[in-house]
Amino acid sequence: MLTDRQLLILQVIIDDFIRSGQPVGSRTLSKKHQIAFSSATIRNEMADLEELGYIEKTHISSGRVPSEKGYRYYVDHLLPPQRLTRADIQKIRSVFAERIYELEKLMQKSAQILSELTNYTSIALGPTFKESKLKRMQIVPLNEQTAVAIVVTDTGHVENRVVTIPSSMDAGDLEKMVNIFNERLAGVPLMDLKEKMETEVADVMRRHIRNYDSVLNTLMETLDAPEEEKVFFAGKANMLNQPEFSDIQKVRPLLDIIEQEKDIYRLLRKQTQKGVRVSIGHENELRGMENCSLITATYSVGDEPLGAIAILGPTRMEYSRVITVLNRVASDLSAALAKWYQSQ
Amino acid sequence: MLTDRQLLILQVIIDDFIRSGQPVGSRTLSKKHQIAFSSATIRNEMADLEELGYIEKTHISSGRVPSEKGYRYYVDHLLPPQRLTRADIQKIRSVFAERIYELEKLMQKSAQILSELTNYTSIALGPTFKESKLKRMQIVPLNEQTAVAIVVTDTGHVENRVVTIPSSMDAGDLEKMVNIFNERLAGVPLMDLKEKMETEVADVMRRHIRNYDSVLNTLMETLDAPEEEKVFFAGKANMLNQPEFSDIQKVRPLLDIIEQEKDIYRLLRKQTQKGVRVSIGHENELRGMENCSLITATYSVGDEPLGAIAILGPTRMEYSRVITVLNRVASDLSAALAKWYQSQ
DNA sequence: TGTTAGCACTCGAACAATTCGAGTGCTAAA
DNA sequence: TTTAGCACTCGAATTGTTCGAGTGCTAACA
Repeated sequence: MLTDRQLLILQVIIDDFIRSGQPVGSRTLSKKHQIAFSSATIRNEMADLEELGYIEKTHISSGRVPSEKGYRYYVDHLLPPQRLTRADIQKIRSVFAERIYELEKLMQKSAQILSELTNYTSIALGPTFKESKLKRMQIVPLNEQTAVAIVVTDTGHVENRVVTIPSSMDAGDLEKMVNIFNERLAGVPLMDLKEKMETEVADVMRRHIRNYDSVLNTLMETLDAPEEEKVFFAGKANMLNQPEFSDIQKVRPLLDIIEQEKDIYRLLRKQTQKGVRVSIGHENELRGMENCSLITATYSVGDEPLGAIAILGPTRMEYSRVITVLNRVASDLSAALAKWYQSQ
Repeated sequence: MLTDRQLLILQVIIDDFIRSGQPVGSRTLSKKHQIAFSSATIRNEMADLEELGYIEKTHISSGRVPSEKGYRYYVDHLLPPQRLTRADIQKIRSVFAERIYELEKLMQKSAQILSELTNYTSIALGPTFKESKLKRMQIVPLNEQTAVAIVVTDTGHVENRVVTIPSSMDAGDLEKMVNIFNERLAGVPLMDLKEKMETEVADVMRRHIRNYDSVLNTLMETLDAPEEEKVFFAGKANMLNQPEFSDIQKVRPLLDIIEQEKDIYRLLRKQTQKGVRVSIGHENELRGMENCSLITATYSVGDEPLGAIAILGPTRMEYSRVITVLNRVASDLSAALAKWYQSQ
């Protein structure tokens, strides 16, 4: 559909615009060494490209800037190859070299290195622990009415919540109950825990524990709203570096979205297909992200994508570099997690 | 030192400037109903106030704005009384009305209500749990080399960390150790835990556990770096509402400080004397906060200040309102915590 | 002696006019 | 098909002008 020359011009326009942030004119283009024809020729081609919707003018006699369609084409077909420097690779590696004790730290660090290497805002989502399995449950009474319920997963993750104990239960009952849980439910995925608690163990419980059902309800609630996994951000303030956001009015909605965390969390959680995905401008569903692109990559252990890492920046983003960095971090992170899970 | 009339003028200037953000001129002032003298008189007084350092001009023929010294005087002596509306009081109360299950949620909510009522950025620091006491320790083995160490405090707080188990220990040893810990150390303040582990229980342990000292080391490290307590922010983006920060260059350092969290954390942690404290502009030690005021209040149970809540805003801040709101939230929070601790 | 009216002066903000340069589209010649 | 040339457009930057809100100072007044 597009001629080779048009492709070349489109690519050079976008590359240049990404670098400079300024609309690109025909004369500027004609001076590039990759381009051998005159500015007039380029003007003709640009007129065609504009008609096709790949580029736009900011005003009637301005140079051209890429449209969202242009970026989309660029991302899908024109990405210039990009290699990381040794130093970059080293930096990434060093993040994952240390022995990991805490998953959260690891995710935080991943986000940090991402924003450091790209100068954009980065986001990292920890692995869902819905899929992780129950290792041990523990209930520590604090006083007559309350206790802390603690759930340890096979991945070493700990969840805890304060629960109210029905007055009909005493410490002995509590202990008995916990023991039965641990005997019968160890190894069960957290996802299925609720169901199994209702079906498999309910009978035994009712035999041993007075008033099991009321406790069950409390516990269910606890397990049902498993603290949403944390989202880790880094380089939030990097958003302000971008000249397109030099106007406070334009950053405000963005920072609101970021501060809210919830929307971004859902967005990333949806990302389950393997690999890198790019959402440009209005392709993003969230209002306030019209001028942004979000690039996400999943990390996985074995075949199963566990979570996502992402970069948020202006549509005029260094796609090539970001994708390369993201891929690298995702794969190093996957490797690190594989080691981690394998050791469990 | 200052005459009554000067005080009046100073107060009205500051009140007006806080409201409008615009330099206040003599004519504007003379039109206020509280002020009965002519603009020329006011000009004379303002010249004096300026010479004394309480107000400043932004340029040679501009109205006056308060200097930091002026704000300081205002905060110390001229604060107009301020009462909360019923609705505000109600809002605050409703935050603390619900049954609290998690301290962190409570702090988060406190921060939220603060920023909601003031439209500034708010910060809440949870109670140190160094002072809380050990309720139960638990070690859950994940595999041969690693385990999760869990510490539950009497306040229902749970800390956990993944630790490496020396190969010389087996499951039995582990259990024995944990039992001894729980027998001997329950009720010990976390602060003293390390010491007691070295002194009181070491002997018993060495008798029962092979290789106690190497385990001890690992555990010590774990307990020694008790996850810094979290700082809760709310309304970060409110900073951008302030006209004095309409220039991105000026907000940038501020947002950096906020994103970093660490500096702010330390600043608040230092705040141990009871009551409200106001730091204006350069009184703040952190670079980047020259144009800000930080108002902190402590909350306490009994006589002991446990933590702090704070509002961060421009020096041109609604001091009176903020202090009133802060006091109210602090006292309601204190009451809520008292109930909470009492029930333990 | 303290207060005020009046006056000359200053400065920033807002606006209009002008220039400059980078860009365009179109036409005609190579 | 390509390109040189030309007329035209528009935004950004610069300059000048006006306007209003402010000042300090002086002289008159109570």
